[in-house]
Amino acid sequence: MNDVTFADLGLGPNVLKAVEEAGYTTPTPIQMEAIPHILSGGDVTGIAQTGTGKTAAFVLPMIHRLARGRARARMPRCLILCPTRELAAQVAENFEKYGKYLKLTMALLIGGVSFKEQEGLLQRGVDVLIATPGRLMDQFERGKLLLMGVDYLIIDEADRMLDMGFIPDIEKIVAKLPPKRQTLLFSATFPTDIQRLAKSFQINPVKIEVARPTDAAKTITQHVVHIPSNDAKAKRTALRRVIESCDVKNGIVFCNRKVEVDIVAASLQKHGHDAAAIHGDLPQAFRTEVLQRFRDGDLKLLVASDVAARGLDIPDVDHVFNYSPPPKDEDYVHRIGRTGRAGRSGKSFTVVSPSDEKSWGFVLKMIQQDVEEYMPEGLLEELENLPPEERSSRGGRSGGSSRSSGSSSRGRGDRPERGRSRRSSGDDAPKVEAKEEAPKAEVAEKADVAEKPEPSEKAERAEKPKRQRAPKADKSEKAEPKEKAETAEKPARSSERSSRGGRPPRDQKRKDDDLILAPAPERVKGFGDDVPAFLKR
DNA sequence: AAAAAAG
Repeated sequence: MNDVTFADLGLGPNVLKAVEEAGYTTPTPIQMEAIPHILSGGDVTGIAQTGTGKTAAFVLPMIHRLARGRARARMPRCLILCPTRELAAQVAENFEKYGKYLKLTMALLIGGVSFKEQEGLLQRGVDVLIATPGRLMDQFERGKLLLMGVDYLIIDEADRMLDMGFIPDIEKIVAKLPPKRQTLLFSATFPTDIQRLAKSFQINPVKIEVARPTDAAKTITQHVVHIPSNDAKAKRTALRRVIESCDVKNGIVFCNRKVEVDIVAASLQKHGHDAAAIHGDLPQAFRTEVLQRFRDGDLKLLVASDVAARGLDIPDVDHVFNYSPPPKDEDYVHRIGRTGRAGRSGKSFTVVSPSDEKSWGFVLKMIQQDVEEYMPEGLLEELENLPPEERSSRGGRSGGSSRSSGSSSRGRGDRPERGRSRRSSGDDAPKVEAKEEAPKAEVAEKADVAEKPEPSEKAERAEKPKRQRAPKADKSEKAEPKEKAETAEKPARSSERSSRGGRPPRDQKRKDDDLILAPAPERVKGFGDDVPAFLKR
């Protein structure tokens, strides 16, 4: 279409080389517009969804601009704020990938990982600080961090920050920054709250909006599976049959609740599927690893809460399954937008039980589209013969105890990190192989085994649901030489502290090779696109 | 009727 290349945008040779090696030649629209502006020092407000190449649109020019100059102790030069840990880690990966020919130092400041290492990096000084708000504030308040040296501020996924209630934190943080700085703000949508934010944080920003109507929408074929029962087991059966009726290479199963994620993942595993769970109550190291395996193609089904609905760049997802429609209709497009990316085709399937009809109705209303009805062969018959079990959602009988088990667990066991380290010795032992079996074990019985949970069983269940286990130790390779530390902080190493005493820190399988992790196979032409047209209605 | 993020 256009002949513009990355080289035309004013990026330096070192950056270009890394881009080329990553397999990219043609900038996406947002990159084409944003990069020159950013290089010239101006503020940019970018309205773009993930998958439009937004991340590289700021990472590339930032690397270029940071190439000159040096970081001072505790004074990062560039601050990037992200709503979730995974997104922050993803941005960090981009800096590594494209900054490999430049000596930029970087720290990833996210929760769920040890303070110590982060402190060390901060103390030495970093060029780039990528953070989620909570941990950033924490470190700042401990005095480990000075923000008056920040020349560049980037707020990523601003609208999601808003949803998550981070805006007050953001404002607090920005107040500590020097007024003379370059500020880039990215958001998928541009509601008035975000406009206000842009106005107060930025100076004469250039507004870049990439709408990618039509084309993406048709790369996703949507399906809905209406089932007659609200029974949880029926839903899982339906989900499973739907999955089995598809030729899935790589799929994400979205659930609305964290417990559901655990249960559904356990259920799928129990039925022989290669599945693992990811949600915010799981230990960070586990989250990191599961995601990495999924990206590497070592995991077929990612069972996820909406932590994974937005922003994560996972190439090559060919199927998205919704165990239920999302409670907020707009999350639907984010979920299904995980597939059909970069011009590839994708399919989505949403299981809708009678009690889901209402939320499904909202979804239909918002997408203003027809969605194809789908029903795997023999599913209805199977469901009819299914012995009823738990009343899936609402009301129901004396389910009081079983229900409350979920919430009570939330009260205390909720801190995965802590829980993990507390019992670390116990956890460390059996791990190696039990890894992905871990979180499942607890929910397993809840999942599909418990036909009719007995009171006693319920009771005991009530006190364990939360004890997720840590990811496997994996003595695969430990290494992690000191010099590595100054290049970058990897999410992978999140769990080092957990190991008690003599054990080598657990480590992810990947650490150095994550530079290559973004499978750059056929994506030679752009960074992908996505987001159906109806998103911006 | 959810999730996420600090401990």
